[in-house]
Amino acid sequence: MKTQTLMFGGSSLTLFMQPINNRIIALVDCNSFYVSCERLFRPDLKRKPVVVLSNNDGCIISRSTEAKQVGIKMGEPYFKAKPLIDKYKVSVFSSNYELYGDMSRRVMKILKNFSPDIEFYSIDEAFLDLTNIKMDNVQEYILHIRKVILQWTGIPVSIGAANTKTLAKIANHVAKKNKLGVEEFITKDKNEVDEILKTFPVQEVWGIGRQLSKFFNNNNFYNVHQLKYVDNYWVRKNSSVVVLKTIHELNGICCFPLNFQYVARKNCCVSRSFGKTITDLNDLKEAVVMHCMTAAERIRSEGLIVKSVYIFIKTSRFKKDYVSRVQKVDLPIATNNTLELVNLCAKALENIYIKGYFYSKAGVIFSDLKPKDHYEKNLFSDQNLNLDHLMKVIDQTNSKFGRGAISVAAARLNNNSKMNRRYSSKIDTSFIKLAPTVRAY
DNA sequence: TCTGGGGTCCTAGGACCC
DNA sequence: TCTGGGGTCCTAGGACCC
Repeated sequence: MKTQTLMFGGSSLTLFMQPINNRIIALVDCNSFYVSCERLFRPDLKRKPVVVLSNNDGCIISRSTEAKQVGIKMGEPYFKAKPLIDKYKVSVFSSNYELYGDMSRRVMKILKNFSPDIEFYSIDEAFLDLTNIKMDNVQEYILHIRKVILQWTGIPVSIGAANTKTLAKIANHVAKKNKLGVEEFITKDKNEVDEILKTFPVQEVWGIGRQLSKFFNNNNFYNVHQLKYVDNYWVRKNSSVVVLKTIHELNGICCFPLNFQYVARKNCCVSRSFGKTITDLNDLKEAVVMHCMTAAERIRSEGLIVKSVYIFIKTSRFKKDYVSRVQKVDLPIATNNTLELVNLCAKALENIYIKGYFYSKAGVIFSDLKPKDHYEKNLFSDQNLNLDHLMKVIDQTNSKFGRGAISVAAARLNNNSKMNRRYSSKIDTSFIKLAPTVRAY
């Protein structure tokens, strides 16, 4: 791997870069993924406006093309979009993550057949390294991938190919707009790609969000082509190293390599907004304990233990007198034991709870996660063996009989902290009882 | 009335040490 | 009266992503 060192006065910056290369990186992105999943079981909604709501039926998080066309915005609160939804008879679904998770696994499994070098980037996106794949024609190959995914899962995808991740993202944007659903910058010449970049505003670049695009606009950079040829020293002086890397990527120099390995996460956050606001300490405790149990189960399933825990409660940030209370607790010995963690969270909650506020959200964050064998054995390790065994039994029972089959007494979920999920399709393709019924006459 | 959840990385600033 | 300088580590907050 080559390096480049930039000098700024007395300081220097070394970038580890792969040279301009013949790498082929394809970004596969499922179109309106959650909507597409819901449509699988509602073929009558093809070519109709459809949206999927976030947890608690709060915001719009997925829109069909038709829903976009009638002016429904991404991230908009449901109640604000309601007039448009009624006017255009838009179908609405509460989010159903069991279904989306299962469909995602199916898509990813198929993609892996097309290249073993794959980075699972998000629930609906993956980067494929096609550099070493034997093929006659990139365009035909990615068209073929698209066709197979659609045929085997029913999910439409867009594919963009280029020699860096950032350019593959842009190619993917182009693919989303064209009929084929694929776009490649590999065989196009530099001028042709530059012409395309001129048509993209800076905020469409991966890594350039709202604040950075404001910054660039203020400095008279409006499209990606201008961004590509910006002076590197000026960027480093006035912005961050990540932006500099992004600009290198636009120039075909790989600064964000693909991650093929599973990387253990560093944090685990479980939090929910309540269906209705909560004032009572015991109601809050039930919610916090539930979230703590979920988080503990999650990290156990990944073979991790936690060293510090954050517990937080907050009122609605859209109301006056917004209150956010948080406590961090460091554990003397890292653990993934539910009983221990639940006690700790309940105590911490008592410390931060103030009477008289209308709380709208509670959660826990397990941070500083480490693999189970990271810390050396200590005096108490052997005593923990029984508890480890107990946790294993609980996890196995819950996985067999459904979540919450065994739980701690404090976690009884009352109606106060329940989530709104009014428009759920209730389909779970990984759970036979919730599979849809088909009648043949 | 009703505004999601879960991640990552970077940076600035404070505490602390020699 | 004058009150160093440079390093590390930690943390909170910001920005970004899906």
